[in-house]
Amino acid sequence: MSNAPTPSVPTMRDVAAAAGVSKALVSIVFRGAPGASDETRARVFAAAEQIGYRTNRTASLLALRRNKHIGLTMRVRNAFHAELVEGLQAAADEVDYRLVLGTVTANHDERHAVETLLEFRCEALILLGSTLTRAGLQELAATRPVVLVGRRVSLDNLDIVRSADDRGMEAVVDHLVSLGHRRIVHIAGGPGAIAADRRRGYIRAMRRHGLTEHTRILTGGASEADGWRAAEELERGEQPTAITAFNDHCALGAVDRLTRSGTSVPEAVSVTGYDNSFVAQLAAVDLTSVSQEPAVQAQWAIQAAVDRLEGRRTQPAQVVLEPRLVVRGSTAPPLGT
Amino acid sequence: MSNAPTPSVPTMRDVAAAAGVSKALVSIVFRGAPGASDETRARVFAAAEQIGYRTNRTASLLALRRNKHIGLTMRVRNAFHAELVEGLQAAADEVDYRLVLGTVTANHDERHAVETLLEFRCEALILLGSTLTRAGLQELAATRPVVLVGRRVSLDNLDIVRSADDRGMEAVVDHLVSLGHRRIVHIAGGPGAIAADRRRGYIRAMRRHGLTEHTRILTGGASEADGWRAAEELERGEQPTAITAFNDHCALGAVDRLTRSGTSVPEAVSVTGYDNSFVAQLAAVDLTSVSQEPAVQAQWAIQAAVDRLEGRRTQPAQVVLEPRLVVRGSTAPPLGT
DNA sequence: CGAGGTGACTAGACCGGTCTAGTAGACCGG
DNA sequence: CCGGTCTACTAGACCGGTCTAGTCACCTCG
Repeated sequence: MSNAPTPSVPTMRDVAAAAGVSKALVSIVFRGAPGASDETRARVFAAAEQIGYRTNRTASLLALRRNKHIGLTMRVRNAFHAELVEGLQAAADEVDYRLVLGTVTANHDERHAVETLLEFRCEALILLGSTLTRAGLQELAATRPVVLVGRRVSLDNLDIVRSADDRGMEAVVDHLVSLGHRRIVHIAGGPGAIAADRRRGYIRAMRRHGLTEHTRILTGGASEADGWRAAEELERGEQPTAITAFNDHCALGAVDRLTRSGTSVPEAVSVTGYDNSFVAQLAAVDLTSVSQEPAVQAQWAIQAAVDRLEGRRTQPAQVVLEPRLVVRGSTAPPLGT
Repeated sequence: MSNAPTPSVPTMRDVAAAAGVSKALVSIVFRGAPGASDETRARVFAAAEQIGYRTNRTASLLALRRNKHIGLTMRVRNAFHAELVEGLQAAADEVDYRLVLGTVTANHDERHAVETLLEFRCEALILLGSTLTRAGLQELAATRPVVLVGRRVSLDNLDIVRSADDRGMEAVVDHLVSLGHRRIVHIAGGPGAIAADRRRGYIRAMRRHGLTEHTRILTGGASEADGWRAAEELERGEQPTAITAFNDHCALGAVDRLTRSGTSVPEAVSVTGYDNSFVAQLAAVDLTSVSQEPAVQAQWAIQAAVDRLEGRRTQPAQVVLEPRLVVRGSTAPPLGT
């Protein structure tokens, strides 16, 4: 069986010899290309199995003149991005692509990260929550497939995957109203299309429920500190019975402030977040939130990039997912019901 | 200048032609290998610059019979791991290696993740907070370089990078004592070498300060829920003036519980975490903690793996870093001082 | 002056796949 | 019976680097 001194890993040549066919045929079989009989395929696979052959990706990529690298920019500190990456990684593995991470940090901005990814000759780019300018994106997308995750922008040469933020926030308001709330305020996320969408969803839902007069929007942001400040501001003026925050972090800051100043959640006031991040799920936090279905978004993003790369599509694609409300302990009926 | 219809990316052959030398010489120059005069090197680089040449990594790796992949297992939900990954990524780029991520999740355990990385033919493995058995590690390390980050284990065929957890916890106690605290309790992290080290550091420091009689250790864990439970237990019996928790998450859970039951931090009780994670740094949290210097650990881990791969070392290496205390607002002098 | 050494450089095999151009044989219709 | 088509298969060039085994000019020294 092993009379050859073969110390290294087996190659196609070895499989060919073992199966009594040519190297080219083994290649055909392993690529699933047409041009081999079923009988032969089985024999080749058996021989490969026998000697423990696995195709050498490097050699394959060289011959194909490709590298199957997908560049990915993300913020490490962003728990939602971390969750997306998990899904992206799995989806990329599935279709035999490699992810090259480009992390955006304080001293390494998005432009720089993208630059690095291009140095690596990434064939496509997936940008999580990009803040690049329209012009910058346009230019990038002219070179290679670009998929934007979680950002809305009207450009016709790139693909977009996001979830319907307006409808997500509407679902939150619907939930609160169904619990009996009427004085519901919104802590907004600042400028940016996503924050605008969530704000709009809030306004629309309030109107739909005939609560326009109770509509109240506070300046907030994406961080705990922003939520904290907004909650502080809330202490002046009429108290709401429920607060919808731009995201989980913001909600957490608000909860923190409220709790410390003696307002209990959810007894005195209900609070909701957005993103359904890890932190919202923690027992000690238990925050009602909205899931953006990161795994599904990841799946779509990879799909979009690969479809472009393999020429299965040339038209821009835009996928808008339906967000999912996740009810937890931070929301309850208002006092006196 | 461009009379050739060259539509594709330039190769070594093109550079060779442009510089009037052989392909082999260009290779020598780009690898920084000996065998070319300074004058020629300059000419080759100039020619390459001129035509925009970049070496094709795939071809290079094929010829070298390598892939320069380093496999990495991590927990996505772990903020400290996220921070480590950032550093690892940067360090790997620096030495021209690629990181292949294997995420450990609920339905994809560490064994499985490692399996996947091996499928990818990773040349070395870096395991963050591995929970594999000694036997499992031993077996893995017999095949290829393995670097353990943040786990202590006595095996002589792998490299270890960690920080001195005992001394980190000692620094915490020293800090609290210097503020005037004497009744200092510790919420432990459960079994495992790291938790044991931190516990030991606490005990040792307490003894050193002559506070052995105040030594008190509560059962805790690594999560918010664990900290919450421990704080709850604390409400029975004598109240301490300071609490040292196993890590930031655990500390957070404790703070949450304390605050909700009317005990203010840091006025009534000081609380410390460990890891100096993102969450500890948040304005709304502002937790005194201990940094494990993730960037430095990352640097060492990559170094260790690459040194092994490039044959610069065959003996096992163990790096123990000095942790760094980060004082924030969750610690203050005890009441009545 | 010739043997031997050294530094600069080159031709061409090689890494392990993919793929084009081609062969051999089976089948088929006229 | 013969040209044409189809299927199964193969030889060998090729991808873009690395590297071995050279060649050649020049220097050194007995």
